[in-house]
Amino acid sequence: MTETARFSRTKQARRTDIRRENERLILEAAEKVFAEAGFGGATIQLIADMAGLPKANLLYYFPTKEDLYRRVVGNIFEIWLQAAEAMDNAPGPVEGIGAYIDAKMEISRRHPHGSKVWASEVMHGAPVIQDYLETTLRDWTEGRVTVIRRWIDEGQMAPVDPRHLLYMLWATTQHYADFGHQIETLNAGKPLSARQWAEAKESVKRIILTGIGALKG
Amino acid sequence: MTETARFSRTKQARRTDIRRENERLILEAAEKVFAEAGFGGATIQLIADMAGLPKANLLYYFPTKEDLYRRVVGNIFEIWLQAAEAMDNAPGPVEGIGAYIDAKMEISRRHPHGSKVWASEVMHGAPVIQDYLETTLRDWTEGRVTVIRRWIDEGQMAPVDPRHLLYMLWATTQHYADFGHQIETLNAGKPLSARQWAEAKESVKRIILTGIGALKG
Amino acid sequence: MTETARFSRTKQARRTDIRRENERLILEAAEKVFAEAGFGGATIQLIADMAGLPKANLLYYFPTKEDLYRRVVGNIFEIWLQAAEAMDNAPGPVEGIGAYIDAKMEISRRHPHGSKVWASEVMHGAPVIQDYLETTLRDWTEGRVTVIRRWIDEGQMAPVDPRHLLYMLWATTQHYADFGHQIETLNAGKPLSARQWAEAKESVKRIILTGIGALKG
Amino acid sequence: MTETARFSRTKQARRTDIRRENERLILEAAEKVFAEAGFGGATIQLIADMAGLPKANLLYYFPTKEDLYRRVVGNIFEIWLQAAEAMDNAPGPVEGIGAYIDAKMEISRRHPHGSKVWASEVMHGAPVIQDYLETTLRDWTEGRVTVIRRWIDEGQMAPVDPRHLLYMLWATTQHYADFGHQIETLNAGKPLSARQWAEAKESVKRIILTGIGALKG
DNA sequence: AATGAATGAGCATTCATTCAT
DNA sequence: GATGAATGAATGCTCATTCAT
Repeated sequence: MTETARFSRTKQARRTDIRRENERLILEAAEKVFAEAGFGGATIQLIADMAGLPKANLLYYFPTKEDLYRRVVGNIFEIWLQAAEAMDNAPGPVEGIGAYIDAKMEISRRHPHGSKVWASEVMHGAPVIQDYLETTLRDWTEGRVTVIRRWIDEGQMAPVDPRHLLYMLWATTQHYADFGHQIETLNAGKPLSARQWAEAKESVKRIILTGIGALKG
Repeated sequence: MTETARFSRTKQARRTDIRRENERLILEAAEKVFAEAGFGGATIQLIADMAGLPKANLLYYFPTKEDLYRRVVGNIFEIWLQAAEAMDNAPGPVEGIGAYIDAKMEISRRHPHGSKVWASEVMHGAPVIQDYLETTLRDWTEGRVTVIRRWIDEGQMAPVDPRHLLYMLWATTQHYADFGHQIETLNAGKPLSARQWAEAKESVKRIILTGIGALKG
Repeated sequence: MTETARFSRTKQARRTDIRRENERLILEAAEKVFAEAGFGGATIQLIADMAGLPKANLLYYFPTKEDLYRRVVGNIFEIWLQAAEAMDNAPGPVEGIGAYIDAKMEISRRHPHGSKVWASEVMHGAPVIQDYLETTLRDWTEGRVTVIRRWIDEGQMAPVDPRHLLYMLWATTQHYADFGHQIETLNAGKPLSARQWAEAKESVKRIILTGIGALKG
Repeated sequence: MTETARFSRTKQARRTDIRRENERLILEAAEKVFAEAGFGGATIQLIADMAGLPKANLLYYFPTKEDLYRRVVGNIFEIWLQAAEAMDNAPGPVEGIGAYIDAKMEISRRHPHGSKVWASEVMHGAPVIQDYLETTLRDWTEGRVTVIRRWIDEGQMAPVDPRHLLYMLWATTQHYADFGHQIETLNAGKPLSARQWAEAKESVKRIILTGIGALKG
């Protein structure tokens, strides 16, 4: 490797670093703004201000508002899918569903904005992620339905409808992110403490796992 | 009463009728548009078109976009509160919570747009209904917490955290409205049938009531 | 007719007047700006300023820049077609072509902006009026070719190629509009006087009519 | 001369070559883009893409869009002036004007883009080449007027106004470039063939030379 | 009461140009 | 010398709201 080449590689690397860092700043700001104002109510100016970049620079990284939004929604979907793996390879519902609830609750806690963007996207008819819903999500759901059916057949849980159970899992865990403001207001205006988050997790797990007959109350 | 007065009263009445009818048309259209596009994405023109009125006429009834939005959100809150009454005066959780779930599921089915507007409002930090949350909703919640605590004390159900139980009730029932599009997509693209709605209700009730030890699995 | 109806008709009429007047103002300004700056270089703001209207009002009349441009180009085409009628029903080339040259020269004098917009449009590949070229203009051209052929057959003029003759007529007459600025510069910086316009017409007519053997030099 | 110096000279030469080649590529692309979109509609990005160079590199050679445009217009003016020489030193109008028409028609055929850029520049009021018009072009024109007057005095042609004759020559020959798209459309959508170009030249020459009494019809 | 016309304030996006290496 | 990155200054267009009748 020549000196020139080495220098060149360094320059390239530095550029990549800057790009990555700026993209991170933008995506973080965008997630927040899209969550708080919706797609239509969000403005590129606001996102740029929050990221500390000129508007035109933001548009240099993400050519259109929609491109940026797509990336934000895509990121959440990724995180969401990773959590889904918690359910696989578990011997039974207590471990599988328990771990899934834990993972989803943790996402609600760590990525409340992302969850809201996802909720908003679905509520508006999923204009951007309809294909995800019809492919990845549908496949994943069917896979999980099979697993749950097996647990039922094995007598590890009561014969509940697997789909409605999944909806309940999604609804309950995401509620802590999507309706976080309402929960906070009912919690004397304060965010849930670590202890309260732990209680929430336990409550959800106990009620659902007991409810499906996997835990003996 | 003179002829003129009588005629005048009649005209007055006709005017009131027209006003009421137009307001109904507008609110109906607005609920749909706000639900589908969010506050920021909704346009007065679109609402007016859907209501079949000129834009300027709509603004004659509701002077600003925010005024209209307030009324829409207020309407949903009303409906939501009525359903809450189902929980009162019940001898125990099976009847009380069961009836509440039934009522909330029915609202999700009959007023999916309203539920979405409510969700959207809360997700955006409740700029318009913050006072409702801090007064009416907080009071109602505390009342219900008391009722649930009594049932627990009476041994009618397991000692679950009443607040987390309420969140689960809200989350689960509203999910069928707010995430209706996702559910429909996972249901082969078709809306839930009457039978599927019934199954949903039963699933939710059985799991939760069993989960809190009110029903013996 | 009732008073109400009459009043209503009057109001309607007044509105129509305002609309017509504003459209006229806008189209006049637009023709000038499009001619002087081209489609890409023209700005709605400039046109609006020149018409003495707020930009948003202009866009109320013509929803897009392209719509406005289309109308401007369409107007010129109309005028151009009317002049073409001068050539019909003439007993021979001296009267027919002579009248056509007179008409086209007069258009160059009265509507120099329009001619430039047309020229610019054609130079840019006729993105907007390609259909006109392929239908109306093609048909008109073929009709005139037939007429010229007949005059040739009747011995009223020399056997020149009718198409190239038409191109020469268009080129020569429109040049006085399209290259008016160059002509003015070569005319000591002053616009052509009425006398000079008359000389131009006569020169063009004499050279062409003599050139095709219709006039005996 | 040291080794270093010799090496340096070679490197210098190579640089010059690259510079010349890149400038050529840019000017060629710019001529096309300016012709097709006008100054306002042209974008540096498009020119750079067409030249196969990064935008920033193009601006390294031509610091501003206007600089580049100036060079393009200047080039055309050069070509245009060269053709003008065809008219000098001819014994009479048949040779002089005939050769001029041939030369200008050939330019229209070989450099249609350049002709359009020139036309566009003049139509927009010659913001860039006004000084050329007032010096070089005015002088050249007066020289040619003198020549034509002499031919008239010598009885070699009819007493036509020399200026209007020149305008006709310019108009007619440049029309084949500037309105090439229209001509192509009227030619069944196909570019003029070599034969048709020859016919065009002959038609123009015969009509004009006959028209001014230089050729006996 | 009702509504066509009008408009100020913004918005997403474009683009020539500058910066930094 | 060459070029990715960055940006100020528009630009076309939208939209809630106001005006005038």
